[in-house]
Amino acid sequence: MELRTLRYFVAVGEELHFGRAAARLHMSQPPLSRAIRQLESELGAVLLNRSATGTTLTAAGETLLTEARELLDRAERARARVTAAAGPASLTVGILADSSDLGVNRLAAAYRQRFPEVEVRVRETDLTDPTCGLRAGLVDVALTRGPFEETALAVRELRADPVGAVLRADDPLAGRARLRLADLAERRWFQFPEGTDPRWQAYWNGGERRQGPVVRAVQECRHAVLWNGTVGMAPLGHEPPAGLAVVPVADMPPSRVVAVWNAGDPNPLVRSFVRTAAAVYGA
Amino acid sequence: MELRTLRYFVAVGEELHFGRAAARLHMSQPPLSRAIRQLESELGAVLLNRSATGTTLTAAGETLLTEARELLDRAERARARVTAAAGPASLTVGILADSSDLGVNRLAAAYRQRFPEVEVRVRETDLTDPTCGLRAGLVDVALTRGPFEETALAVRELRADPVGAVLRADDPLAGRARLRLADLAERRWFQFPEGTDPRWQAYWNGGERRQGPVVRAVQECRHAVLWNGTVGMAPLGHEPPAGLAVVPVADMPPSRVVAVWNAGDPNPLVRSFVRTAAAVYGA
DNA sequence: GGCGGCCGATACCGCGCGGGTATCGTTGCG
DNA sequence: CGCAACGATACCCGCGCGGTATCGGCCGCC
Repeated sequence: MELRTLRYFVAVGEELHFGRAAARLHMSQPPLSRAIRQLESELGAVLLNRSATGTTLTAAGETLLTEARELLDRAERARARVTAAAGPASLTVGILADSSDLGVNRLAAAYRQRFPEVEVRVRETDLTDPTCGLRAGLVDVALTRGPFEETALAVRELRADPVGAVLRADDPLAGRARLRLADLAERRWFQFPEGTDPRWQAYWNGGERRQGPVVRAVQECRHAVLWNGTVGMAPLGHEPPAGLAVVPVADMPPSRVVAVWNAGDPNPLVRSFVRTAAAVYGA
Repeated sequence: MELRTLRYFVAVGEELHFGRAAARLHMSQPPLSRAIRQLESELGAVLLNRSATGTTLTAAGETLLTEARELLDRAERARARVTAAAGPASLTVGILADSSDLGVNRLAAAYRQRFPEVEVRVRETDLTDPTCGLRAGLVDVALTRGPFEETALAVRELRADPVGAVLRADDPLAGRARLRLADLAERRWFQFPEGTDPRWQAYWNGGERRQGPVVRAVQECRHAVLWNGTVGMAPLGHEPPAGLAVVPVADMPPSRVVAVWNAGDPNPLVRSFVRTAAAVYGA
């Protein structure tokens, strides 16, 4: 007799209809029927009278319905008391500046709903540190992109985006449907500052050493493309800014959106944040 | 936050030692550690301070310990109320007479412990009906052996015993380590009365039509062997009665110990009995 | 009275989770 | 300094849960 099963039973007992109860529970009808049957066999009592005309509660079912409501209510209050006893909590999340397209909004909403009492601080960082200050202890968890040096970090992949070249809209290559890295070999690519994670730098340069202006933020990248004809890589999937075009590059490996935290961080909020992120992203 | 997890946490919170708590829960330490970690991440609070010197509860852990005890206690009382509301319950179990070796004793103990308020009636039947009166409604569930006509019956196999020939101890074949059915072709085999399930009859006759005295009970079989030199098949695995020998027969398929009930029987006690039986027999 | 539609049950499948064993890292102690 | 204790981690496997497809039985309707 687990709380999950009791939630199922309460839904059925209130709806008196397996199909509607299943819909309310966001599941399909057969596993719900099976769960109720198992509950009956575990308790050794018939809880529901099934018939084509309608489902009704037995005496035992009535009893369990009130008991289950009580139990679930108590459980919810127990959870509230525990989080209250844990004292004020906060979590600092690092994200790459301007990466508003990462679904951070949905994630923030889901997390705040799940842990309303946690103060979530968001720290945006420029492109010089893909881990957003994780190693320096500036953030508890980072929502960012790979790749980077992963030593002592724990990584959970959330999504993978195809990557394209950012070009001026009037660039001769901007009209092409697909490009290869070789098409861009002669261009200047924007570079990240000295000390930037080498794997990160190499990835966004298409695996080669390149020449080009140093940039620290997404805006700077755009400006470099617009004014200097520099090229660079960017994930696909959102509308390019006016005057720019993003053309898929076939031989760029996809860009991995990841959650990262310090391996062994004892803070349970970090784990719960990553779990929520994985759920929101469907990973 | 499920009740199972709370049971785990109570064990750890009381023992303040993962290894001992795991032993108390009859499980190993790693999954217990993991479950507690998941609980912490679900609640968003650290419950335990781990250190090599000892494990202690945090404030949140103290709170959860009392709350969890309370919840588990309430859950147990809810279960009791539900079974009380279901009214008096009884279950009639059919077994083959003289088959005391089937492990029925352990099963009865396990079931009574699980459902103390259920009156379990046991009905022993002779060898003429392998389903022990299940079809006639004389029993709710039968603990018996196959094979038999299974239409409209649900069957769960619990064990399979090798089968041997029952011979007088002074029979020339009694000293052999193994026999084949051909060795017994010329003997008289005991027969079951007219109307006995044909698959049952055929199985215990080694698949052939035979001649021999009609018997209805295990005792009669033994007498027929002792006094008339009749042969017959019996499951191995227990000491043969004085004066008799049981020699394995290579080409007899094993005898299946099964639980049987009427398919679609709505009585949840039947399902729970079968589940208990499967657990006791390790099936 | 036969037929279609509704509803719960059944059959079957794939995957994730909960359990296992083996091993590691840290810490405290002889 | 090595060892023992203890919790964490890594990895594997089997079962349970949730899914889809389908059945069966009981209604109402024409």
